[in-house]
Amino acid sequence: MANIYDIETYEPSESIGYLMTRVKVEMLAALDRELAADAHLSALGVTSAQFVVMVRLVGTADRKSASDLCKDLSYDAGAMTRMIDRLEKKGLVRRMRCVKDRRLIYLEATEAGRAAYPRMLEISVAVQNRFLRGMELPDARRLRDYLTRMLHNAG
Amino acid sequence: MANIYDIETYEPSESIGYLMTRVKVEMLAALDRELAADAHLSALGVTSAQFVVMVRLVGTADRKSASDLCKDLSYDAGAMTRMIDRLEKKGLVRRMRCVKDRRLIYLEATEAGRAAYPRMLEISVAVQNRFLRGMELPDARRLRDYLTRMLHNAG
DNA sequence: CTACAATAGCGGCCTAGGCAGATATATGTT
DNA sequence: AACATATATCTGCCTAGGCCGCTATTGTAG
Repeated sequence: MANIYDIETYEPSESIGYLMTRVKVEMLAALDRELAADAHLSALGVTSAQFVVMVRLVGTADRKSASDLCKDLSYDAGAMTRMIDRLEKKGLVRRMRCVKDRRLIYLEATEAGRAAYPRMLEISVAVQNRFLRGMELPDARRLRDYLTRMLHNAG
Repeated sequence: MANIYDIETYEPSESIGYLMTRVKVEMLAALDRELAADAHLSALGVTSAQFVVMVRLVGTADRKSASDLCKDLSYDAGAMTRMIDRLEKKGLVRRMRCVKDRRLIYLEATEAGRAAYPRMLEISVAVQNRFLRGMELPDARRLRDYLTRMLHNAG
């Protein structure tokens, strides 16, 4: 299995790591801008990071604990505690102690959280579609598969 | 030109934005770990963010000002000032006021910076190759082209 | 059952990026 | 020349993530 890069011919500006870091920054910055600009959402002051948590709570099927979210999102546990504090303060999320395993805190979107979600999702989808402009569906699938493989290679 | 995602069928865990964010986090975390673990570099305490700046100074041809780096790296100007402070303190980088335009600060790697660079680059290339394991060169090129296009779409 | 390890969440501390405002320099206009 | 505007850098302030240690709870080995 051949290596992709070797030191002699390595071109920093064309490397996957460099490009991916920049695309990620630009994509989240765009999402932050558009969440902040939205008439309804601006009152909540939802950030891209907070939106990503909401997606895991509203947009996926199974019930999630705080540590589930940390694993899902490659996110620090201490930071997650404070993230949930913020979402709870905004009334978007509720903490619920699990009775079967009292170490766990299950998280649940409130009514307000579920109500705000569709608009957030709409903005997020629009931003991603904009970044993918000029690609066809097979391209997007390939890109997704590449990223999935890379995530798997992270171990 | 068709949109890639629509709200009804959107799968958060398979979205490009989600995957890319996670891959980026994991890749930089791996780079940080291995920079910190290296016998020679650990004394310098070089982080992945600092390495990325060094790449722009040593690994690319033309002379760079602080604001060039900000543009290159989608990086805040205030944060860049402090980043350069840190690199200067470690003796890896030198500030040089431009005489033709005295607003500009040109940046230059010191001898120590150039000496430490090859090992950093080696580690970075190894990390990226590991994340790309299982891909052939055409795959990597396609991935690079996708990312380049997305960066261009950011505007 | 007891002792020890593992896991979940929380809080303190440190670091670092984003933003706004200030200063110095350069450029363009009248 | 005088003035306004734009750019580059720096600084202070705020926010937020990473790391480490703490406590509570659960799981496991003896």
